[in-house]
Amino acid sequence: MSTGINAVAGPSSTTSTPSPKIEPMSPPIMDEHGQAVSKQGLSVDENGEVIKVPAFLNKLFSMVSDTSTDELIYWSDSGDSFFVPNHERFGKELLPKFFKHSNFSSFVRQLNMYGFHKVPHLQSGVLKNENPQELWEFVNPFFKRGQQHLLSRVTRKNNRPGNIPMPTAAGAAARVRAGAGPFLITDGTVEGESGMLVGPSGQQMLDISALSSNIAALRQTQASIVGDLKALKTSQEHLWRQALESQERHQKHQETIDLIVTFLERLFGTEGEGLKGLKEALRRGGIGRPREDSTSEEGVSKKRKRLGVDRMIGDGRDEDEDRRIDESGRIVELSSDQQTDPGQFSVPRIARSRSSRQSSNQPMSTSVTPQELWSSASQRFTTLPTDDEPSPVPSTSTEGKPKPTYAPPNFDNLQPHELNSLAPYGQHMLNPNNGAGTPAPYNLDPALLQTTIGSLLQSPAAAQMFLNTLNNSVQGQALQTPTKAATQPNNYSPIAAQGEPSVDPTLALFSPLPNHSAMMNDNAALLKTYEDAAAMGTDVDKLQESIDELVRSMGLELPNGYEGTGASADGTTMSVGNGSDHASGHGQLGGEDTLGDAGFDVDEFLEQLGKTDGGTDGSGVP
Amino acid sequence: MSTGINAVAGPSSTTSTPSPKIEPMSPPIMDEHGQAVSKQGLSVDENGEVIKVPAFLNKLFSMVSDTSTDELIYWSDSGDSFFVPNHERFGKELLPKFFKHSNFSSFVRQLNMYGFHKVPHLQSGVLKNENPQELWEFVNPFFKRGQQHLLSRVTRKNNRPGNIPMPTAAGAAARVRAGAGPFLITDGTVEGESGMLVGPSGQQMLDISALSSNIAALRQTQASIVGDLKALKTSQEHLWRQALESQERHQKHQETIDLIVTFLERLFGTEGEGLKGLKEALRRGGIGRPREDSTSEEGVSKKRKRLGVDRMIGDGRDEDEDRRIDESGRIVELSSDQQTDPGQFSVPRIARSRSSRQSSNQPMSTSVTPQELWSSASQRFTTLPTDDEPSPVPSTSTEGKPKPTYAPPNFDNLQPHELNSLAPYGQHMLNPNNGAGTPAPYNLDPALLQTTIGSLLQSPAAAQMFLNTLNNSVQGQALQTPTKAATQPNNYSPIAAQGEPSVDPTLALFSPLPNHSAMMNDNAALLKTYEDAAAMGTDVDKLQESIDELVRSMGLELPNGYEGTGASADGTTMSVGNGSDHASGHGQLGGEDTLGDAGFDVDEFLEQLGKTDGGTDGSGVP
DNA sequence: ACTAGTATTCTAGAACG
DNA sequence: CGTTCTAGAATACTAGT
Repeated sequence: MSTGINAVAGPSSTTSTPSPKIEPMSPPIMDEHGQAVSKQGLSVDENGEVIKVPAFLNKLFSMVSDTSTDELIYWSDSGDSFFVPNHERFGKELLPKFFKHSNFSSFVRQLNMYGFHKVPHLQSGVLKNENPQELWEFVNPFFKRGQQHLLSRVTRKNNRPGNIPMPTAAGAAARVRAGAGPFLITDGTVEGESGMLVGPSGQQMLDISALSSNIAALRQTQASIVGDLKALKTSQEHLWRQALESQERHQKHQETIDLIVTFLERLFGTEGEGLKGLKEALRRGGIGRPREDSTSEEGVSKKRKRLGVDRMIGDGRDEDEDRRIDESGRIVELSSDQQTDPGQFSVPRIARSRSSRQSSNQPMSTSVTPQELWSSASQRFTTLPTDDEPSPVPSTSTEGKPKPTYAPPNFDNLQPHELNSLAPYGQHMLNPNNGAGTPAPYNLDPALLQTTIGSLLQSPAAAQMFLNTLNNSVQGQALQTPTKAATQPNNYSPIAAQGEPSVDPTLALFSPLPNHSAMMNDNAALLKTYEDAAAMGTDVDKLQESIDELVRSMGLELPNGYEGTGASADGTTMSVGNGSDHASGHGQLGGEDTLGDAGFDVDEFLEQLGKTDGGTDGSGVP
Repeated sequence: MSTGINAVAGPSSTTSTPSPKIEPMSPPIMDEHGQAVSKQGLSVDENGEVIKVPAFLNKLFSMVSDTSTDELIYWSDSGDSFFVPNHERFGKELLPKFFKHSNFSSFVRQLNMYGFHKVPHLQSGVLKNENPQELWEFVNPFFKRGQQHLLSRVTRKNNRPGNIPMPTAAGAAARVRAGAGPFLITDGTVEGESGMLVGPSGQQMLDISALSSNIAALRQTQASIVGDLKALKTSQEHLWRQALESQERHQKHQETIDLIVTFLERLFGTEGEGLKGLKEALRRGGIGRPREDSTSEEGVSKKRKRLGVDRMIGDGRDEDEDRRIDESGRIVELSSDQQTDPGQFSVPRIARSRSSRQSSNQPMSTSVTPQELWSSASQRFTTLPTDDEPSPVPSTSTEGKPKPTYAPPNFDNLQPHELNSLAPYGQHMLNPNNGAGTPAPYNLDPALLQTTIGSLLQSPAAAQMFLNTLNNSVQGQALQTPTKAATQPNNYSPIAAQGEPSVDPTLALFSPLPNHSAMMNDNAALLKTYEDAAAMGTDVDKLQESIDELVRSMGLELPNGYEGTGASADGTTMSVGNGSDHASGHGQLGGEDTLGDAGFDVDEFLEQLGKTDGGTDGSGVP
């Protein structure tokens, strides 16, 4: 043994080719776990036994890990697999440095021999770009970045000379895999060296093998789902937060506008008729902008005749009643738009934390708050709000500061665009022809108006004059400040209704926005999904147990490493033995995102979900 | 048969790729022996019988015979074999013109399938030139230059019909050898030629039962998950939409408010203390905060003195004051939170397009773009945006109207929040000096004013005009209208300005609100999850199959009511008759959608997703 | 040298579309 | 029948003793 061990990393010794770029990575490669990895080509297993790791594996590991060759072969982000972006170049440039050949296919054969599987890549389905973008990815449950010690677990499929050329077991497993999802990893262990699943009949073997690999597949899928859900959860939270903010902001705006209007009213006298128009326009959402807000209008927008606004203004002038109607009408329209929307979002809005009650954390009491929901959802998810895990309830304020959860709107957010968004608007205004350009039915000289206004704006005195005139001209009756005076109109949202001190109803009208129920639904859905996933964990466990029992009862020995399927990437073993069902215990999913997607161990998984990140394997879901 | 015969020579019909160089050789190919070679794809054997020649052979023959491609593939001197001097180029340049792929290995597989053999090349034995000069040569006794008629003699090695179709009981039994391998369990109980572990013990039965019930549980859970995900998806969409709407609305408000403020400023002159107060008050109330970046502001904001207007407002509306201030501080925090936030999940795998070589397509290399993500995620879900399946990027419009989706560039990382601090909003607008700010008092003729106002109040249109003009004046200098503004001729009213698809990509840039990338990620995540679920369906099916096989091979009777052949995942129900414990009782499908709680049909599911591709498994499908 | 595990090459099996 | 991924099989190589 002293002599012969191939240099682990580096061009094969036989190849005289000097390796310009690639240097043996003796230094670089380290066992992260501090496990005994004596030296290249050797590894020490749990029992302290020295195990020879086939040269191929070491070479492969070296190649993949060597960052200088990342152009040709590199680890996946998760570290669970590796990529070969260009097999041709890889074959021609890198292979010969490590092997005696330069055939990619030979390389692949070896990979398969060692239980690696290709991960199918679906070529981005859409455009078939000129460049088919080949990308080979291979995965093996025991081949992970930084886990060199796992290499000893990667076994080569031997052609058991003495063994029956059973095209079964392995084949079966493989076959099964084919059908499974993209990431299924055949258990490298099952068909491992010594203790095969040698059954009394090949058939049994096949079956068991298939079963276990199926289970592995299930686990994998499950893990994947959990990861996805997590991601979903996270983004859901974001959405949530945004919605809340948005709503808040919206409300503020609403209030502001109302405020302004009120102010103006007071300023000009309550009954300024002309003001009505302005007010309306303002309320509409921008003097310059069509109130029609985007959503429903678009189709019509083009042909939108100024009627809408004009008329409104005009109407307002005519009758008071209308005005009211007007306003509410407007609102209605708006909301109706919303309703038109695929349903939901009626208004269950968040009660704005207007009330002082903030005392308790519950921002919005009566109704199920997102937080509540969430927390319930995460129940067993032990410690939820962890450092990296965003608190389920996107409290607006991350800080511990006990603030009213609904942090106020930050208007900062809106800034960036103005330029863009105003663009069309601005143009308008700049366009001299705007007003005049249109066939003006009324006789108002645009130029005149311009001048007038110009003056107006230039001189305080003029302004005063203007105001006075305006005042005189207009004789309206008192106008109530629309704002809070209004009565509670609707409450589609029972939730909101019951809850908080009444929020300005008008506001409610205006903000058909984020509706709680929908969000809650989301969260509920999420929760449920999580539970499901957890339950599935249980299922799998049970299944595993069943199978184990079956195997035992059949008098078969548990194949070596049978249980393995990734069972112990980090040493933990699956305790399949006991007949007990830890069923109830599971079900926590939790908050970590460190789930690796390769060899997936249910127990481990559950643990992780539980909270403690047992995962040493750096394969976190990225 | 009439339909299907592929053109003999020339690119495969399926390949739409025009073949620049290679022209069908219909004319060139002639049977030298004058034998009847009716036409492409057909050949007549000695007995005058018409024989179909597999497309592969014809294509191969064409390729080899075409002298224009001799660079890539050509006949040997003797005409008994052919060479491929450079399989890389051959694969990349020629294969795709004839086949649906460009993998040399697939080509080789076909060759082997048709009985071609590679002729080993001894590489001139001596110098191992830098360039190993690969040279692949294949031979087939019936594949000779000019002897197209011989093609019919080249037979494809078929899967022996009568042979091992299934590794099932029968096959397995047959395969079982008496003197099995090393690990044969000889210790009684088991093994008969029937090869079954017939457990009279009943234990087996139990196990099987447990297995099946477990599987049932799995299925149930799975179905449940799918349902949940669907629900999630739906609500996610809603959220999305709302967020967008909200955003727009918000923006409009913002503009409105700014406009008002500006107006007032001008109206009262910039100096007006009262105005300042108002402004501040307004701002605080939720009007855009001073664009100055929030940060610097907040401290100051506190010490604002409330003056004139402020007070006035206060009168009008009592309550809120304190609160506002309070909150304003918070806002800031909020935004920072966002940034701090663990960001949306990083996306799962997907190869990062690391290599540089990817010369062409890779849009944005290093980082995973949403698009990429999406596309990869959607792998097999070829046609994504379908009727019920919202396009990954939900358009703002609720309607089906095709608007410009946000296909836009990578806003990914562009956290809207971050931008917030920049770009002072409404800076110009608020800037008193902006407009015609110079102190150039006009002379305002009272009469004129009177008239003007009169008109104003008389006509809605006039009012509108007034507003426009006002805006115009206020606005001061021109704001560049970006893109469409220029083209938009009409604009009778500023309102209409928006005209276009309400959603302007530009919005995306600043949208403080819904974070697009996050959403995209959401969707990607969702999609992936769906896939997982689907995969799991497959897994379960396979598992079921395995178990079925096991059961059969064991010669056990199917446990009570155990019928499930996983094979028919679709229609069949998994009626696990036994009173199995559905473990955690979780599994109720939340009365969701159309998913039956029984077996989950992957295909169906996928269809529902809007996808036609029924592929149950993702294995390589271009 | 003999043996056993490994490497490389060529061909075949299976699954799936 | 075609394409893909994986396995079988033959042969060659290498190390250990």
